[in-house]
Amino acid sequence: MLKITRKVEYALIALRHMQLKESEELTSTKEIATRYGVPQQLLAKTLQHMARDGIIEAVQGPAGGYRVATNLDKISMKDFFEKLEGPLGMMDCYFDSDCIQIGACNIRVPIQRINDNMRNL
Amino acid sequence: MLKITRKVEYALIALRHMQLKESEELTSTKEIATRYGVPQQLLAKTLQHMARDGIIEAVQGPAGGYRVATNLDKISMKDFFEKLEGPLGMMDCYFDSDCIQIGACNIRVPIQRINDNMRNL
DNA sequence: TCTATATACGATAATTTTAGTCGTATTTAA
DNA sequence: TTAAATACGACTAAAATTATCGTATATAGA
Repeated sequence: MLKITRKVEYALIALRHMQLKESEELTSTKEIATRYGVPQQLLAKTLQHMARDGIIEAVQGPAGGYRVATNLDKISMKDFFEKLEGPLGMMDCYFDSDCIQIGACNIRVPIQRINDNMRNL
Repeated sequence: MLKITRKVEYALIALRHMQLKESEELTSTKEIATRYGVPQQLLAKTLQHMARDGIIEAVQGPAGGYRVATNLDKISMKDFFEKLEGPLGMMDCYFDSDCIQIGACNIRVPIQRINDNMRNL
């Protein structure tokens, strides 16, 4: 349920690698893939996805690559995960509310799904 | 990555159903399964698991069933998920720390895995 | 004591999701 | 013009989740 997927892992590896460089410097997919032993094609997709979502910036052509977006500090972990994996669903509870005790659980999304289930009988 | 599994959904459905009753009253697997259109055998396993973990109490034999544990209010959401799904892994970050910004991410587990990756080159 | 009904649980099959690959197009510096 | 990089849809493989099957155990009630 709450596992870290490869997509996220590779994204974090790439981000960390790029953050160790000068902010304007570019990093290619190949560089990261060979450096960390990660499948290049899959990493490429993830980086492309991140570029589309503004987490990193892409520069095409030879000597091109990626660099971290200048506004990275403004992106929350929640947004980061949602950009990579889609809506968090019930985990919104942890980001949006203070619900901690299962005994007093007032989670909205699951309750909604449960209600849907009951309606669909 | 952060989805709610059926196991958890069924657990929440069952818990909610039982909480609507008197605290001593028993509920059978069949009752919940037919009421909410949920696969009985799978629900049974989930309830058995919850009983083993002290989330609910089991009474065997005919006219048996389950009831919510009296100490349910003391079980945190984190424990609830971990009991059902095993260790949360990186999501511990959200429970244990105040890390919110990806730009300043200091997540322990992924970093550890990244470091493992680098070591294994 | 016998029977019916309930929980307990390991093994296995079906389904869905995730991970990874392939082929091709586009961009652009040299 | 070429080579090296990103961009991206379609497909295959692997893993995890979901569901089912078969059987054992417990126990209330006839």
